[in-house]
Amino acid sequence: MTTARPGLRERKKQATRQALSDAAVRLALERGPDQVRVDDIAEAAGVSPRTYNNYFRSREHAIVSAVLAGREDGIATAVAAHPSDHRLADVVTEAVVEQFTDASDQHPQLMVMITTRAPLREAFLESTIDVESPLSAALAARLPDRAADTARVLASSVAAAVRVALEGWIRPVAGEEPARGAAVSSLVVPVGALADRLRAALSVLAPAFDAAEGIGPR
Amino acid sequence: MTTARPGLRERKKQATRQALSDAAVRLALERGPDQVRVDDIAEAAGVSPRTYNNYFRSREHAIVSAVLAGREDGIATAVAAHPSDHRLADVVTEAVVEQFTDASDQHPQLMVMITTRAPLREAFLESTIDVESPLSAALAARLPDRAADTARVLASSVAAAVRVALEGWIRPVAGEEPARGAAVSSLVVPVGALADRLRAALSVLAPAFDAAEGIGPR
DNA sequence: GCGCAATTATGCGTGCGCGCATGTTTGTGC
DNA sequence: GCACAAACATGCGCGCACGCATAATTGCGC
Repeated sequence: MTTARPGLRERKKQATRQALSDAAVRLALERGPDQVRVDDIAEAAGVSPRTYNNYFRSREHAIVSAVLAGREDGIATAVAAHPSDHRLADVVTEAVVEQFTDASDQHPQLMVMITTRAPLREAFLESTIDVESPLSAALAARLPDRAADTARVLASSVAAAVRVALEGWIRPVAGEEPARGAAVSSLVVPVGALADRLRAALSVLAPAFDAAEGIGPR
Repeated sequence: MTTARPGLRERKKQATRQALSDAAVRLALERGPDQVRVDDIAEAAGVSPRTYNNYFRSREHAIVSAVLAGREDGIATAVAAHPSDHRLADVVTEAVVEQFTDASDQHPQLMVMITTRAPLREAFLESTIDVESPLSAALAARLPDRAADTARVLASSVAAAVRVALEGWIRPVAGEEPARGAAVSSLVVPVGALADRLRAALSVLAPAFDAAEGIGPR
């Protein structure tokens, strides 16, 4: 049940994207993110440096993308797929939590690196915006009147809440900043705490979801 | 009734910042934002190009700052100053609306330029993040238990909602993109619509504010 | 006033993001 | 198949953001 036919062109594009992202991650983990030049990444992926910039706006985004790729749709489809006899707020919360725990589960060292380097942190937080569009669509489908504007506000608020949770989670971890050039050192990232923070942050928005759903206050 | 003493040093800093921002705006309005080099701005402000970058991360931020400078604190102090027998949601909403109508009131042509040029739009939207910190502090002061985490989530959600409203307001205006190099042409910006959009977007979050305040549900 | 510490301004060098022009590949109608 | 259009890859060039090292400026204690 693959999604119809991506077409050869599209598949090649994704392959290139993947290759670039993988190369960026590998090199960054090996020698530290500051010692990776764009040319290195491009060469490792077998494309020209200029082409690299057609896929990613910055080195940081290429690295972060390895962790976040597909997460947006993961959240959106989880929301869309869930039975409608649950509170929307809960459905969204669990979808978000799952995607993030899952992410930091599959790339533990990468997560350490991202959380300990300022530019990567920024790119990571910045990427939370990417959920907005798919999530907004999924939400609209489950709202009375398919209220598009309301859905947009809720979606972007979710992204904002996620950002807050991530910031709060990252800060404690970032005890000391590693030297400018240095590969990643092992360090325990408390994933469990992230889930709690996400839930706490999103719970603040729950009343807004309830109201939008038409569930009365309380 | 100036706030204590900023100190000479601090005043000079602000003066430089102001000079840079003013120069950036003036040149951008005169010859179009694409025809303004960083060196021009620095020269017009009487500082070195390198110094310019100690104040603004990009050309765009220098321009946008002229409109947004102080707005963050404006919103925050408005929230802090308001009598506490109003719904927090209403107080915040009106504070936001006032600051934005006021802003586009004082710099009409600048607003046209910002809304019609993609890079400036982005910088403008990006700058909504700056309200978060002061607003968060102001909100915390008015929440039961001074719940800092809740305040942060609410503040960033407000910023997000504002972003959505601005995006929705900008899109209709941006009918056709001006040529790459061109000074600003006159064009009517429907400010009233912005206020409505802001109110609509923020009303979605109102239930969350009520709940955080302890009113509303039960 | 005077000198010392902290802050700020400046110069220089490097890597980068991206617009533009051009060659190359992929998809489509006949 | 074949030609034609659309999408993509690449090379080149220009500003630009920013780290680092250094000089100038400011503030403070005495």
